[in-house]
Amino acid sequence: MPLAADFFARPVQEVARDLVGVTLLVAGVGGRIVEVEAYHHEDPASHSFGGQTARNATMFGAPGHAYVYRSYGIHWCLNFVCEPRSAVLIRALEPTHGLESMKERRGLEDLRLLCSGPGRLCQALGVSREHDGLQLDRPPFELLPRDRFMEIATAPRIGITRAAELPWRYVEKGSRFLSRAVPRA
DNA sequence: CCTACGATCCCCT
DNA sequence: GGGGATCGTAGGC
Repeated sequence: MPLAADFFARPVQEVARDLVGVTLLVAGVGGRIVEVEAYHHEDPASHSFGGQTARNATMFGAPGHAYVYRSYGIHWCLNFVCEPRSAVLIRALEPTHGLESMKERRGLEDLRLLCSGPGRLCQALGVSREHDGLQLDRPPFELLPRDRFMEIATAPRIGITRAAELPWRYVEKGSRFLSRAVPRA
């Protein structure tokens, strides 16, 4: 049974933690989520922090939708909208479905590098501008619940300058498919 | 192993 | 006109 829409209508940190281990598919291609980050509406690092603009409009809409934005002019990044005005950035997957499609889109064979980063996984799954605003409980999206026990670790978020100390990165402990290693305590 | 840097697009001030 | 929730490559240790 897929995740219900009300899964996303909760505090963003709870949703982020519960997304680790969930299988994300786009048109049948994807894998198990092993790394996410939470972006809260009162968080200076969140795109929604400064108010609604053309880019972040989806973050101001209903939970359970995809928020896709362009990063550094080159890459796409995929978020799941929570409420209120919050989102979870999907940062890394353990590839499980459609490996050949993902290898072809990424132009490489190494499983470790297919989906280990927010830009990489969007390229592997074919996510881009057209997916912004789409509902997550309808095709091409499919979310399948965690199917095994996962040990979850937290860490500071990656690549931000504001509120960089908050431990709102959630990962599967010990996964080989993280975008970067978790810093040692 | 690590750090440094350029690519390249909107959006925003 | 500045600056990113990034990635790949190059070069040093």
